[in-house]
Amino acid sequence: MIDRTANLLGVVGLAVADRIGDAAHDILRHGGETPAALVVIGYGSGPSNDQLRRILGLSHPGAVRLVDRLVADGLVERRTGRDKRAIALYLSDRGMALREEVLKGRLAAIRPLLTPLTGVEQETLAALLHKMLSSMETTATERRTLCRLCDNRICTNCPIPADALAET
Amino acid sequence: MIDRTANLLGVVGLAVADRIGDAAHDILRHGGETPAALVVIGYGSGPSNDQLRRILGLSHPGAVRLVDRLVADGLVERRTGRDKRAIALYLSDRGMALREEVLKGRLAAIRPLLTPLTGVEQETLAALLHKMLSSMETTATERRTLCRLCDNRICTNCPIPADALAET
DNA sequence: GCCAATCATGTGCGCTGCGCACATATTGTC
DNA sequence: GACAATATGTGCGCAGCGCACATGATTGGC
Repeated sequence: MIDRTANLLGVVGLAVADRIGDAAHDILRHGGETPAALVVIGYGSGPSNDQLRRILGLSHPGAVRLVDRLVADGLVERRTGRDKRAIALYLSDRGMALREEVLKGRLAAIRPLLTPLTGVEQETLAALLHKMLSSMETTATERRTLCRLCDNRICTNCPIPADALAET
Repeated sequence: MIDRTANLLGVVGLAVADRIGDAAHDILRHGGETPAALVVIGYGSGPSNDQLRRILGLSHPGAVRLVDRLVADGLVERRTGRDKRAIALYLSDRGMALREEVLKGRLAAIRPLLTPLTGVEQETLAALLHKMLSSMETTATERRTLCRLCDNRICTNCPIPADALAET
């Protein structure tokens, strides 16, 4: 019986991920972890390459090339970090604007799936999802990974509050 | 308020898709739409390249190369379809076995997310997901796309019953 | 019956996104 | 001051996929 629920969740999860990915790609003209990188960097804490890499679940060179693409597009700047070896990543104005579009596009992509539900049903669903997320045993980095596309202005009462920057 | 629910659904959807993708990749050593192709072909109706392509949302050459990989791995056979121009795709015994592993791995990847919920909560969640899916306006092909990783032995009372083979 | 339009598959070529192995520069440790 | 640890960047290659094109099979119009 749990497996019937799991199967349904698999379908909806796949549908959600497909729609988010399509929407982000239409906006950024890049796929993979690129939209997530834009969101993560956009929090403004000036993450290093290595911190970004861990949150996105990429190899180190993969993150370097990803940032290369964002810099080439004029969306991200590499500034010097506190160490002279480390860098600090920040969004340009255009990067900020595109990040907004990505976040809006993500919500717009998911919203149609929820409109068939009544307000009460939406509340019930939110409570169940909240419980599922808050029950997960996660490290700080894993939380950042889960929330790598979140709009933190929308996510009030976040079930898995992550530190401003995952330390691991 | 709907957007808070949408954001939570986005997180869970992303988590579900990540876990499914990782599990399938560990088993097949291939990513992208390859696991879905194995599941779709495994229904045994002998789909053509073109039918497969539409269900997976790939370009025609993309589907050809995908099948090339599966044939090279000994998982899929290309047989002659009813037309001499069309082909009919079938799984080999190894392909069937790996398909089973993919389906089991998918459910195993999702299940941990549900275990924090009580039985009643799982039923409630299933009912909400069911309503969301059954309310979607979809063509036959879109239904096949949504269910491209489903285990149809588990999915009793399917909210979006698709024909044996999408016709479009 | 024949030819054009259509259908279905396959190929050449290149791109995006990514990982492995390696190189380089900076920092902390003793 | 020597040396491990840290952090970034590079050469190289691979997986997955799309565009443009080519080829063979089928159907419809006349």
